Amino acid sequence: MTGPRAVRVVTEVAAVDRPFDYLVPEHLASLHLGDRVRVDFNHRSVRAWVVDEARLAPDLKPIGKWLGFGPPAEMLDLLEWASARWLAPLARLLVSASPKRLVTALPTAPAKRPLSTSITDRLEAFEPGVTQLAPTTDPLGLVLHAYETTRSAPGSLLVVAPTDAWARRLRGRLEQRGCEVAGTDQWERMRAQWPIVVGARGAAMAPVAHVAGAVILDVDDEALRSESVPTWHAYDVLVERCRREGRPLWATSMFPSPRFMVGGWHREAGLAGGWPRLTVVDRRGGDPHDGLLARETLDAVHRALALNDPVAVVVVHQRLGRGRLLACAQCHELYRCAVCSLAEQEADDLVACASGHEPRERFCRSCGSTRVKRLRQGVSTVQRDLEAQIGQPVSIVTAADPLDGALARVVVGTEAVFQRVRRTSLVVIDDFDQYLLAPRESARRQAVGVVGRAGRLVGARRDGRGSVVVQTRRGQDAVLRSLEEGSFEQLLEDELETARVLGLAPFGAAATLRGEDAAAFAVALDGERVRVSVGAQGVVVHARDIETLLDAVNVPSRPASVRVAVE
DNA sequence: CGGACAAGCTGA
DNA sequence: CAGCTTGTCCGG
Repeated sequence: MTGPRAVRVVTEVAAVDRPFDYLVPEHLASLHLGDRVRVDFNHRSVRAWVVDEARLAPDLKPIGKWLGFGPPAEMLDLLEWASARWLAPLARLLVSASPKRLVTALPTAPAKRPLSTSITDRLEAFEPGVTQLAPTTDPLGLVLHAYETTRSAPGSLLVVAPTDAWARRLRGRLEQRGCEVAGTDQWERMRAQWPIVVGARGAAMAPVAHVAGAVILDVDDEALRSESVPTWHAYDVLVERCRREGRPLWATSMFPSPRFMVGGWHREAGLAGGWPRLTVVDRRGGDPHDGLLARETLDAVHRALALNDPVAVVVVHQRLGRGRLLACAQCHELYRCAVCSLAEQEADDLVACASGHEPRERFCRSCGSTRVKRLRQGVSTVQRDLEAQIGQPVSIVTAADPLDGALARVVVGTEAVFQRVRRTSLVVIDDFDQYLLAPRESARRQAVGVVGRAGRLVGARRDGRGSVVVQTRRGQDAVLRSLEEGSFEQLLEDELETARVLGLAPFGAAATLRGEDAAAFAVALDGERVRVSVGAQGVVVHARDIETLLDAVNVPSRPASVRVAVE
């Protein structure tokens, strides 16, 4: 016999970011924390989650109805932590750990089976933490190692990959080796504590009561951060989940950003050989009439077409940002700001950089010519140019136009081609400078990252199968040198120093504020504890650490219209 | 968020 | 001053 019971409830109405108490009617006595219910809320009927027990009070309304399972009770604390960490209503995070459609019954999870003995994959003894892996190194051995070493622990092994496509492939391979895997589209299985959960970033929020351990691949990939507020990052969520349960976390990165370099990280042996063979084509000396591909690049294309990969050549034509690059029509020197060396854009009759340094007249610093060439074209223009230059049909692959049918032997596209094409002989990055010159702190890492992802299509240099060609007007860039040599120590050191100087993670914390009143609100915060700067992407608040940042930003005076993206 | 209710605005 | 718009409050 139990007496009357009251519970605390969070409604789906995210704008009302506050719990309310309700009476548990007798027929719902077995209601669990995390469950989804329907309640009468201010003359409306809304869906809600049970998040806590509550004190009985005289005028509580009863819970209307049990709707189904929600996140496991053991996970509620984590969701509250994430809600505070990314300044988001708890309802938003409850949604991310809840099924899309109501679930009213759960299957029984299978036992964790040992790996089938026929597998020949090397189980490498990876230490938990961040491991720098060459892009072409198959992380399956690491995942299997993680599974074997955590198999005796209760809970699921969470495995997170940056893209759905990667996660699906990995899942298939794990199943072949006798693992019982739940995908993130199988909420019931996750909730039933399946032995392994594999998915894109959503798998970090898998509704499992316990984690046995976690693996996160390509931890530097931007896709691992939720793009809309709350901008939670799969890595941070996994770190917290594993910390709470004292379980190991393995992360891989081809080029760890500073925030992953703290507390020790390790390198795979023979890292350099696992990077692709890279050819740098400096266009400054080239014939201006060559067209999109330089003579040297075109030769490489024809050599690749003579090999037998069905897709022989992939041309990556990423359009980062909206700005175009300007170059001198005469000597091809790029228009760059004399102060910050960012690419300059046309502004009326003048040219100016994105950081707001003094605009200047339009003339080439190198040869004085006033004629400019606007580089950067759309993918369809590039396709036409390529067909003319190569004399073969060229297919287009972009995120908006993924093209399901057969591809031509030459493919051009944005970085979305990496999801669509798995293998090729040659990857050409037709305009590498927009990576090198992108007006953001992460530009160099993105430049390294795109070559690494290209490498996954052409294979490692030690295998000598294919290669990557980058066209540039910056022959002597440090990033290019590192990529050519496959050695990144100095570049990693530089990244760390930049982060130190700019006060970025791990040396500081930042949040971007957006919305109508963001600027006015943020400027009022500027002071000893936080620094505020107004940039192109919005208002950025910097602080010494994340706690100081949250303290400063999370105040009642913040207008509801201001959206905070914690980096 | 969205209903309730109050205070402000307008018109013939 | 009825009828409508706009603003502020508050939910268990």
